[in-house]
Amino acid sequence: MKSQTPPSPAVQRLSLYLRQLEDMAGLDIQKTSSRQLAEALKLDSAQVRKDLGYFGQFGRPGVGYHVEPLIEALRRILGTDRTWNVVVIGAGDLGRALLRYKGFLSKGFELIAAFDISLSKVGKKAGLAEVYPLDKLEQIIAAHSVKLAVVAVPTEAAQQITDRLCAAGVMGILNFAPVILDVPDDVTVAPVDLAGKLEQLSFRVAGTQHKRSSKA
Amino acid sequence: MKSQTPPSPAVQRLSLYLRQLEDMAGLDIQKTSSRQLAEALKLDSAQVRKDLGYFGQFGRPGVGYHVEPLIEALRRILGTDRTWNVVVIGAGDLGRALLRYKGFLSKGFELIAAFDISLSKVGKKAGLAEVYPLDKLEQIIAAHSVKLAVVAVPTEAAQQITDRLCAAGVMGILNFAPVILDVPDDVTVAPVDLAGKLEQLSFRVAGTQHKRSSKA
DNA sequence: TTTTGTGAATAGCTTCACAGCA
DNA sequence: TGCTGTGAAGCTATTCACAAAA
Repeated sequence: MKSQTPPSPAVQRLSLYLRQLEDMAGLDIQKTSSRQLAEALKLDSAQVRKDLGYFGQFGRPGVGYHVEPLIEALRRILGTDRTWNVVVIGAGDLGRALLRYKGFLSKGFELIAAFDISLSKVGKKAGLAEVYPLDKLEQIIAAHSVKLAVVAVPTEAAQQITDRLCAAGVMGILNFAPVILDVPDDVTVAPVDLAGKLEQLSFRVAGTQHKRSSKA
Repeated sequence: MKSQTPPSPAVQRLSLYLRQLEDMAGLDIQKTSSRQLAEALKLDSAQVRKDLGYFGQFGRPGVGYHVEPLIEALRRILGTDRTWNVVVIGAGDLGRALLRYKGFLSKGFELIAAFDISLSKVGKKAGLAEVYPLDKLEQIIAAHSVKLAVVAVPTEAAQQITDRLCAAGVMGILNFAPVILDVPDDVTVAPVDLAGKLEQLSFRVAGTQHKRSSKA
């Protein structure tokens, strides 16, 4: 028996394994191997085995992994073997785009409501959800046991909304605002820094301007 | 003299330092310190100093860092001391939301055009850019020396579009499609895996369900 | 005194390499 | 033979701690 604490990069890769396995299941592939997963995801096969090893023993030597049982195990580990109710704060372009995105539901996330400070946006439907005024926030979070929220408001409003979300019981925040949010220790923030990602690309591309590809 | 290769987490944090410094400049703050930056970004002050140290000597002992010169230095390092022309592939909800987002321009990125396979979307304006048919892709990339692209198309189309982008000379791709893209060695992909980020939150929140906060 | 820049120490993550099971 | 699971090794990144500069 063992059971180290999983490195957080390993947890992040679990999502990739799950996605790849779901793709395989969709193609009626029933078994796979660490090598096959590693190739599809451009990782090392030892990494795949070690990552899975932090959470249990899912494979059989000489055989590999069975796709369906591994999918179920990973969903259980990630907590997506059930559906989470999610609220979106900010019904601007980005907020509405997220509400209309169909991909979250099959992954175990249902965007049940949006909130906006602008009354002109309130009452409209966006995707499957309705846009509510901000003062209904606490009420709807409580009524639907919402634990996850998406912050898609302007920078100036982000911290204030975050405080309300935390006070209302939200435990995980997907943050699109370009600011580091202050939250209690038991609340997790996942930042999505789009400008920052473009800057990374700019850095890489500017840094390789001198050499040119010599590939086939 | 030294000059190690910068760890890639250090490069990512450069974006955070730059953003924080820009905020400070906006508040007419002229000097700062590794401690102040670290506090705002919830990092260790030694980390800030070491990160900056990979790229040069920007501070003075006993004094700290001057905000404006450091902003300029970081922009030069990241390659955003000039403006990059960027194209967006896919003019669906997400693509259009990105095109309307005003924040990229001041960061050195101009979204100059969008492309979509659906002719019903072609010709419309989204943000400052127009939506073009896909067969104009190579022409516009060449005409505007486009090196960066955003992929916001359905999963099935992502690899195929990526191949065309790479062939056309694009060197950096911001990818919103939930798939690992195959690209030549000299092309960089920055993935944005929104479902994956929600899964991370789900994992953290499900894993801390048992203990409850004991904070004030 | 304050605060940088940086070697040295520590911690964290990945890859190797192989025993053991199928 | 093929493939997993996992200690051990190797590598990368963070934090410590202090000499030197202001």
